[in-house]
Amino acid sequence: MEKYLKILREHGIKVTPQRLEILRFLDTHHTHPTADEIYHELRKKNPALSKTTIYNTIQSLTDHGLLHTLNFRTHEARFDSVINHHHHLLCSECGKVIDIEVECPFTKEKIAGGHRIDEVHGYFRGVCKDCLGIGGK
Amino acid sequence: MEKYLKILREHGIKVTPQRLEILRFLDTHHTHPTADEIYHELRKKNPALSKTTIYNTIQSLTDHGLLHTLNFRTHEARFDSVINHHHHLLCSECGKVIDIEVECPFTKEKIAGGHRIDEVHGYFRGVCKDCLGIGGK
DNA sequence: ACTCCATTTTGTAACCTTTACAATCTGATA
DNA sequence: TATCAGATTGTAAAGGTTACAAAATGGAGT
Repeated sequence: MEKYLKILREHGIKVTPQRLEILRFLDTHHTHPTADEIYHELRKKNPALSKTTIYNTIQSLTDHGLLHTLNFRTHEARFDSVINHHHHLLCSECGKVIDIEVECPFTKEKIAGGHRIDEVHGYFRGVCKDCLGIGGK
Repeated sequence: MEKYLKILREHGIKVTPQRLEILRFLDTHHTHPTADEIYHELRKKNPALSKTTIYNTIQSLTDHGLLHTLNFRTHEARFDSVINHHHHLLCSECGKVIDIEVECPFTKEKIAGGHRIDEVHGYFRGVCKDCLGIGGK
């Protein structure tokens, strides 16, 4: 509680119970949830929660650099509160999104082909370690 | 004309005027268009064209490995018929999507962190060369 | 603690891209 | 040329996100 309250205050975001819960959920569940998943999970404890609040808070956290959006599929945004740089793997077997800590040369380059690079997003598709271990080879 | 007819036949895709036009458009416009952009452009010459045909053809070309989908923003798929590997830059000034030919280490690795990598997608956000030249520094 | 006000939350409806579906049409083969 | 599986079309539905207005609430100042 204290931790998330501090984060919001440090970024000049007005503190509300909804924002605290959303921030806590994102920080304790690194599953790259969709807005809908966050909504349904938090609604268990707060049935009055509105989906608009989810989106508003996501926007607010994003504006303050506390949240990244992952667009794997066209209709489905996923959110990631781990803001240090890493790539992501979408497992085609289990559908999970998995963090991959990598040495990517582009995170250090600021220019590529004459263009200025501000953000680097690496998305992989494949099969995760767990799914490889169970059925595959 | 001959070129696109040949491509379709080689991939066992039934040849129709709509598919030929869509394939030609994608091959001659490397602007990473949305489905809507393809639709409105081709409708100028064929007012009877249906948007469903655009999506059906996109699906068909994708299934045969002739087309890649780019998901920069939620709700906005862009399509790329250049299937050799390259990364993309979304310019935050002009909004254009620009191809970046890069030496990416992950295109050669098949395993990362124990996970199997099948596809690599590199998305950058930044400011393109042209926009840097005009206003920026 | 109380008041006030800007901000936030809520609920509903609108928005937009994509998909589903059924009827019509058409390309390729015989 | 006849046939039929597959393609195209138009409409409607689906699904995630956004817009909006009314009600509520957090935080500063008293």
